Amino acid sequence: MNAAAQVPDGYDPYAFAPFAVTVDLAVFTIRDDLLHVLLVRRGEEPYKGAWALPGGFVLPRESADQAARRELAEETGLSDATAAHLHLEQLRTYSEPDRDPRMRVVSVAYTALGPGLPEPRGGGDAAHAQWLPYGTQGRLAFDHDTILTDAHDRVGAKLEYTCLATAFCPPEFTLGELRQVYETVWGVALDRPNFRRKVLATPGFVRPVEGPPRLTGGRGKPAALYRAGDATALHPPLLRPEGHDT
Amino acid sequence: MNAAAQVPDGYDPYAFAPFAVTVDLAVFTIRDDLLHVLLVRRGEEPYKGAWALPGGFVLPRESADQAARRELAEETGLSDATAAHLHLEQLRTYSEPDRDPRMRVVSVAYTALGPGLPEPRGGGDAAHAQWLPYGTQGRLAFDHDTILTDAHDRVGAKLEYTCLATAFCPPEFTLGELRQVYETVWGVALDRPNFRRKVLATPGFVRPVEGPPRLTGGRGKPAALYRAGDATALHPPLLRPEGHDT
DNA sequence: TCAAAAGTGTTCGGTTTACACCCATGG
DNA sequence: CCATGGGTGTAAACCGAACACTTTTGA
Repeated sequence: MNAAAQVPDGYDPYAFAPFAVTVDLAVFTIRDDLLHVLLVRRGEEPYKGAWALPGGFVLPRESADQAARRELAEETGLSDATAAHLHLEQLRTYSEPDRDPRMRVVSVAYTALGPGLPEPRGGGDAAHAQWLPYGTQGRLAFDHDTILTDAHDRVGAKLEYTCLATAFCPPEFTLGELRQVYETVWGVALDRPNFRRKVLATPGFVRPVEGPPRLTGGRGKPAALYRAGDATALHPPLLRPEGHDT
Repeated sequence: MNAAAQVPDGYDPYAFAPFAVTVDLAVFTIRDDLLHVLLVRRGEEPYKGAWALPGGFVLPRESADQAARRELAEETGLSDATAAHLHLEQLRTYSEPDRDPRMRVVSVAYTALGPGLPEPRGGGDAAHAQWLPYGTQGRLAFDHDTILTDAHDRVGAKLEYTCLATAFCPPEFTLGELRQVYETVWGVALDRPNFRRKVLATPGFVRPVEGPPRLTGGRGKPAALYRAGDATALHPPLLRPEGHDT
């Protein structure tokens, strides 16, 4: 921006929109082969009793990224170690003047992903945080429906052309688990042999773990374990079958 | 966290970070087969004399989108009609605490695209606005180098899997012009016959214009004219050759 | 008649897709 | 020994890269 050009005779922030800046978090995880979102129950008006995305104010000396990371730990009721390892990325900023009826609040929204995360521990701000299967949450407070939809769209799209899927997996995972991520988020079935070849053919997507295979949890042949590789983009992309919408 | 949860006994924005919120614009166009960026010369400290992205404050009753559209007209020195038709989309938000040495400024960055745009007319804030070939701008003020690089990366990537390229073209254009967009932004040469087939095979990418072909401006067979279609995504994507970096 | 750009055709090789089949384990 | 999921093989279909060739214009 060009502050000085518009404020030639002074630089008083209060003469200009004194906005509050917040972060909102769309935290996704996969539990029991279902995509879940972390939501908090609002205890105050407006929207008292409604579900909302976790979030909070950006403090005077921190960036929005830092605020998002902090809120992720503070408000989600996940352990600090757990929260520190989640994949976190900026989604976009929501700034409609009346998105919060109380005052002017500009919110920088983030998407966070993690492997099968535990129930938030009670205590602190997180007392009302809870995982809900995506799609069952009903109407959220403020413009959080829009944010959540945007986040879901973005995640689905990024699975196609990035290695984002590993963010839903524990440090060591099987190709079956990785495939489950795609199938759960996209809601389609993928061909197992072809998926395997595709992933292994992409350099840096996954890296095999030495040692014996792991039990898959039940029946079936034990599967080999992999870790996330160092690649970030997927070339060529792993296109989802059929229509490509949400 | 929730606003109310941290401010149970009041809701005074001044008790929390009184941030200024601005928009910054990375405006791209193609002139003479070269990608150009619109920059303004700073007239005040800090960074006096340096190039910077155009931008300005978000006003109390407008959204960041509206602010970006307004600044596009006000500060770029383009006619209102021209500015109104540019493709405009949010890039991301930059919020490092010290990105502006004077005060806490959170900036929502936008990318704008347009067909071969005219030189900004002098007058008003836009007196110092000017097109520069991308890459020749040197070091920009504030964190605008980062923003500009991010914007360029994003545009290059979106050409692959969206119909964004038509935003660089006039209302009616030839396939040669469309191909020039890709070649200019990506800096690679594309096979003309294959490009043509690819574009025409994507439903909704372009729509043929009835009537006689147009002269290409010089030698060569007159080319058929097309308009942008109603499709927004490109499936399958138009992958750029070779390495996929910037 | 030549250069330049549009437009068409065709070949070749790799990739994706669909599906058959074997392997290892738990019940 | 059967169900279940992991892993390998393979043939057909599809797609994209490369390039030869024709067409239509301006000079």
